[in-house]
Amino acid sequence: MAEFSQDFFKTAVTVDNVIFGFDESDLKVLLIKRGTEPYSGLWALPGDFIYAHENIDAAAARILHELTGLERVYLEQVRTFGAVGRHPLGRVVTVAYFSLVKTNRHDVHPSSFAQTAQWVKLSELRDAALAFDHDEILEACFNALKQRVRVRPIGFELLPPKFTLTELQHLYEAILEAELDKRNFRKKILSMDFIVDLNESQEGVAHRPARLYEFDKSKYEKFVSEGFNFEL
Amino acid sequence: MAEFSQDFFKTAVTVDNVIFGFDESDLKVLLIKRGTEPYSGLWALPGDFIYAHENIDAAAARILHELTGLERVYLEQVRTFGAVGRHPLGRVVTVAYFSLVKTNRHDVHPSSFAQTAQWVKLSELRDAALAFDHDEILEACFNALKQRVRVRPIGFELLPPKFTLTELQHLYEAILEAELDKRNFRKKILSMDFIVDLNESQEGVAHRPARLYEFDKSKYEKFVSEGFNFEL
DNA sequence: TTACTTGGTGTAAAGTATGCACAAAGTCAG
DNA sequence: CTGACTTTGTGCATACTTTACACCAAGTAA
Repeated sequence: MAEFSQDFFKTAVTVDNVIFGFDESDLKVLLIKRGTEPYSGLWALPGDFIYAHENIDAAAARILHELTGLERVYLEQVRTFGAVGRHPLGRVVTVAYFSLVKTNRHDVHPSSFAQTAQWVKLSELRDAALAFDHDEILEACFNALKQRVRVRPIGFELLPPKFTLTELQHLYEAILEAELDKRNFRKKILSMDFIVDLNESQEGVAHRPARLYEFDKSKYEKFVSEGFNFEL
Repeated sequence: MAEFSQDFFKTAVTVDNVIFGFDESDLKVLLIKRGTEPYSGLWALPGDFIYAHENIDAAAARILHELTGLERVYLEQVRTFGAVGRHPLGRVVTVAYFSLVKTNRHDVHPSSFAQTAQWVKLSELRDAALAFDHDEILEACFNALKQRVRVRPIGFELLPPKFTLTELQHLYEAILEAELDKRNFRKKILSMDFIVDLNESQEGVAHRPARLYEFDKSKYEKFVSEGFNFEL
């Protein structure tokens, strides 16, 4: 390495991952209870050091995979946090990601880092003190999700493949923290026509069953390529 | 440091800064010609290693200050790039920022890193091969600017304190890479009323002089707090 | 069969966005 | 000092988008 450099190669880089799920009309985040110092025993975002020969995106995907067994999940980089004192053991800069998963289909596999992993309602976390600066990271990621979801049809990543329009509406309401009008919501969603009606109905509910729909990615791409914009 | 860590503290973290300016209806970027290896002699984004006790935002501000003498400039973090092979001398992760400056009021002070610094038109850079992965970083930052400018009134950071509506329109056209209708643009801008008419006119132009306006930040904040949204 | 719950649907009114063309205010050259 | 030139500044009609709003339909359960 050249003259200038030696002293600079002393930082550790980690990835922290805000894993969002949606269940029973609630947005949730997958947190771990730390099993090692520092902050042992506190709730934290799942994260890890980036390995020497690992790309950053790959590290984020690895963390998610180790914890949930999931692959090919929606993942997006949000921002990097590196305040000087944020980690008690040295200079650690962390790259924050959020990911969107379908909670109900998969269980969670705690790892060495995590004694326990648990889905926690976002609404119950408003004042929670997470380890490190993870409160701040969580907030930044939630804001990023809020913005993103208005402009890309990524909400579907949080729903099962077949869903009702009411479920979809509740999802958007949870993310945007706002109430939406049922008729207007349906009109808008159905007018972009990449949500397809499966001609199937819910079963086992004690009321009129809802129709099931699915998201058709190729129709979405056609919609975009024809110059339309998804906006909610 | 604890058992796990020692091996991980071997990354270098840098900041790279896409400094935008606006001049004669053109968006420009401040580039340096590298005076040291690697990539000596190539054009690159101004950047530097982050010092051991320096916050990331502070490093971005420092780079800008060293190069231009400017302080208190608009700066925004965009994304972190850390592909394994991106730097020939080791693992170097870089945090990309863009900043918005008023070009005409300040000169540029090349530093040890930079033999030469120069404002380059964005339109002349379409295929340019910059050092490292700086082409990719530049593109990401330009896209971030494009998005940001539609939703926050940050364009004014690129204009002198007094400007004409035509100048403002040209700025938006350069950033959005689209033509805008004069009447509609004026109507929209003036309807949010945080652009104030100074009752002064341009001087020294060979045609009907335009009125001068300024951006009133406190009026903008009032506008926002009343629940309105800047959108262009 | 009745009560209960959630699903599914249309219209009118208000607001926003778009497209478009011409007179006004100054400079400059002859 | 007049006419040519350049850029400024302005308004209206139309299409489109957004909003607000209430009732019947389809199923289950008692």
